[in-house]
Amino acid sequence: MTLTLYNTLTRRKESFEPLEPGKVLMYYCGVTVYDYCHLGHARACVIWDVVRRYLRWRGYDVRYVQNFTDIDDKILNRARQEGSSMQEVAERFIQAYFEDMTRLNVMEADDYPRATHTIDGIQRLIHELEQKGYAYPADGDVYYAVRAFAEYGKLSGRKLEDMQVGASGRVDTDDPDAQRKRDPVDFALWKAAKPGEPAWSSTWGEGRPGWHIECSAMVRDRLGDTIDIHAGGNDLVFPHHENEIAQSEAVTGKPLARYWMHNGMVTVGGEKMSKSLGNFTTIRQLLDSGVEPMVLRLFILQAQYRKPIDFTDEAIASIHNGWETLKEGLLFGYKHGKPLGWTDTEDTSFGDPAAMRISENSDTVQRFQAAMDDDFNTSGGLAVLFELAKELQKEGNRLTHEGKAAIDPHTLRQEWQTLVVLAQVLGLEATLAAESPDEGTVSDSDIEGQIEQRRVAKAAKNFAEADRIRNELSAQGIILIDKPGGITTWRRE
RNA sequence: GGCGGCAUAGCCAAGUGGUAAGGCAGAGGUCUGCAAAACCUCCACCCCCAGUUCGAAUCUGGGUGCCGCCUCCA
Repeated sequence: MTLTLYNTLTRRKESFEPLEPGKVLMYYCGVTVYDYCHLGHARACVIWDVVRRYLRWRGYDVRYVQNFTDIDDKILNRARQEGSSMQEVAERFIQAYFEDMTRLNVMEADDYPRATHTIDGIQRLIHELEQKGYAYPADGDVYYAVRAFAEYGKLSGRKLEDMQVGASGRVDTDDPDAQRKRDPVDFALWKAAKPGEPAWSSTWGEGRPGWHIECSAMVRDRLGDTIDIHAGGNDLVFPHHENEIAQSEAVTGKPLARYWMHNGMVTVGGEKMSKSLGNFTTIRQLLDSGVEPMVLRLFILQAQYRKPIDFTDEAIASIHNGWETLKEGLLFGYKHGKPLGWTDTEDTSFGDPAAMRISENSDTVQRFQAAMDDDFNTSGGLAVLFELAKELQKEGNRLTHEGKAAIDPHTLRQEWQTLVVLAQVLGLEATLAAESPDEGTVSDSDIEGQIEQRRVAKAAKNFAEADRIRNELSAQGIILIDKPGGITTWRRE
């Protein structure tokens, strides 16, 4: 089977062939660090994390680089408001970024270049663009001459003559800065420093990089002239990625990336979640409100990555119930392995997907792979996980309620391991610790005593008393399970 | 105005020519003193119209609606 993915550049699905067999160079256009990440960022980060995990699982050696844009007007504004510095603001939100991503189980990148650490590379690139006639200085600024790059527009599929400058209502064509451009479509590579702003010295004077150039420089610096996958949100296709192509390819004469992948937006009431609309929920707001990180991950992965997903409380509640099922399946080995006679449940490697050997030719794994090979169809992949989890949940319940399963321990072991391994490819993990009950409320012996009292009440047909005891325990998070034969077991919620 | 995308059950969502995965919610049943839990079963002809085809959710043409981008954005 071959992995196919949708390439924004060609507007179709293509089979994936990296530049160097077995190796993948991947760059994800990360965040501008001027505030906490919201659910839109979460989606992008989780999706590219899954793409990366899946490529690894498929046997590729993936080098994954993600940048931080730490020079930007918005960071400066924030610093000004707070009376702090750009660096202080950037550091704080980079720190917050890592905290959020750790909770979401997003793997660390191999490298996190920052714009402020790449000033040399940025300046070199601008010089080369100048020498080749793609850039021109103007009063301390340097601009990219868009019309000099014949292929401009190839990624976003637009022609210069069709573009309506200012159509988004965000470009003030009367802005004095814009007057320095030879052409309204040109964009800044280097901006002359305004008083009080952080600045780096250069042959054009004191200044700082424009928005797009840092990515061109960082990719070249850390990964080379041509990479395999360049990823980001679809709101970056134009102008950001279009401009990156113009900058990089004008200098190197080589394709910047073989495959351009873009994720769809998170919407709220059908509208894009964004800072400017003010309709955003930050990752930490959501997680701190009690939503499990894996629920957010599932919410993101239930849809195809290129389509928009609408964020609602109902959606999260629905996913929460789904996650409970998946979690039951993932914890199956911990809860039922010993009674099933598995002998290694005390081993330190027990439950570690890295130590599990599963049959890659099984129908289940093949179906998972077929779905994921088709442009990372995580929804199809999840269907496979749910089938496994449902069956394990069912067998687990049989073990709890009837004392025996309908499937032999060896097969259950295979199914459980397959589930754990495939879930891991999607970054979905459950731990017993997360399930640990609140201790100290009611003691086990206390519960057993109450159950005995209820048994006596039931035997005397005093059902009001029996129900009272059940309700009282229920209020304390103790669930009673009446089994055939008058036996009652219990568990903590 | 230009470019691009989407439209499948109450909700979310796969499926791109052979008769609709999966999740959530819901219904019926078994069990139970009742309940809960558990288990079993059920639950769509795919926005509209016209074509192509033996056959279309899937292809073509035309509509309708929604969304994104057009230099802040993941």
